[in-house]
Amino acid sequence: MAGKVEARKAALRQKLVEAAEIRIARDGAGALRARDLAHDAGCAVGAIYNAFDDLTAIIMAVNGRTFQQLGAAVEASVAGAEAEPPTCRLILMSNAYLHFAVQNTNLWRAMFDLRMAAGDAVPEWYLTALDSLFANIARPVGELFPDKDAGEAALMVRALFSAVHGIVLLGLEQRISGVPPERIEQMIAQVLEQIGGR
Amino acid sequence: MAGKVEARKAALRQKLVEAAEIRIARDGAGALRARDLAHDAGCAVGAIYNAFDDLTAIIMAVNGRTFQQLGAAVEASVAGAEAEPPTCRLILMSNAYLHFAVQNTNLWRAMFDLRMAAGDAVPEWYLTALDSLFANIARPVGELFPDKDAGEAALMVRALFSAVHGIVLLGLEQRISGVPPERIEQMIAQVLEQIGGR
DNA sequence: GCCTTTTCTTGAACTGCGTTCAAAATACAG
DNA sequence: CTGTATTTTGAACGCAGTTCAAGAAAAGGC
Repeated sequence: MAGKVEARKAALRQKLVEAAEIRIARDGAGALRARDLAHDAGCAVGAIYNAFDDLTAIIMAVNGRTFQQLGAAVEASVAGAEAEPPTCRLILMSNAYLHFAVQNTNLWRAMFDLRMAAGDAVPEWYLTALDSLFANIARPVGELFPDKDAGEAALMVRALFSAVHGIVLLGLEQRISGVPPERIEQMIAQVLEQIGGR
Repeated sequence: MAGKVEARKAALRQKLVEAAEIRIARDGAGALRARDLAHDAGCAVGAIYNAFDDLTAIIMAVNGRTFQQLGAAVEASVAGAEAEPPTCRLILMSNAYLHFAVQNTNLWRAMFDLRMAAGDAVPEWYLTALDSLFANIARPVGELFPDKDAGEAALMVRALFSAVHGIVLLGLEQRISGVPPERIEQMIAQVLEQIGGR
């Protein structure tokens, strides 16, 4: 019965990640407790550390799933809109990003809250997911700025993503923006329309 | 000798905030320890809780100082540049913001990392400092968009601040940007020049 | 099938932290 | 100077992540 151990371990990993996702979505990553997680997954606290290095690793696993969903949501927002002008597509993607953040606030926050421990290697799935997200932004940006070389365009892609991220981030933070959520969409559109040359 | 108690308490408060500022600047707010702080300030751990409600309150006090410095740095960056075109002044302020964040990364992060506990009242100094920061941004924005009404202009001010904040935030986060710090200035300039209509 | 070895699971114990609290020290009023 | 009020103290509390020795389960050889 070789491999049964592997299967058990994999099953436990999955149960832990699922339980963690539910808890993070409901209470935020900061409220995740090892003992709660063990209870949810039906194992002892110690078993967690057989399946994962530490709690942070579980949050990272959840972040991986979240990032996949976020990428899919952004991509879906411009599927079939290839004929629209580039500025419009940028706005569509940004709104998809905003709505994902609004509807999955705790999961979305967990992706950015996690201080990468001791600057160790960024996981490979992270860079992959990020690249495919950037690739979606790169298409309209390439159309808007056909004169820019690859390096400048890549910089602009990251700048636009960061700018929209900043608007969403501070927009959801009540204390800073003091702006009602429905206005955030307006802020994004104003900025992107200006950049797109109206 | 009435008031001597007050003076001692105030002195302790100040020593605690100073010690906390040094530690946060060096190790980040997450590494702040009550026992270290008590040692630095030359008091017992319990005394901290006589001067402040909890550690979070001390971090907030440090954030207040940081915010003051940040505001001063931004304001100084456009002092005497009133004759420059508005886009240029926006870039000057943004670069000042970037450089402050680069040179005081941990203190700057502490201002945004702190999850406002239980959505209780935002401190008054916070809103004041934020308003005066926004007022600086509002001047060039008003020149760039004279047609916008007050509400739209205020939205644009917040959107621009958030956008620049996002570019700085993710730019300093190595894992996301993959962009060398000297390029961040370029990203900001590209975006703001586009918005300002070149 | 049975014994040996390896591997996994368990939950009590360890460690580190913010915070509290009863006792001692200090400051103040009359 | 004496009694009361306030502050200071640091040991103790509660709660978390993580570890670890002991027991349970699986794997492998015969």
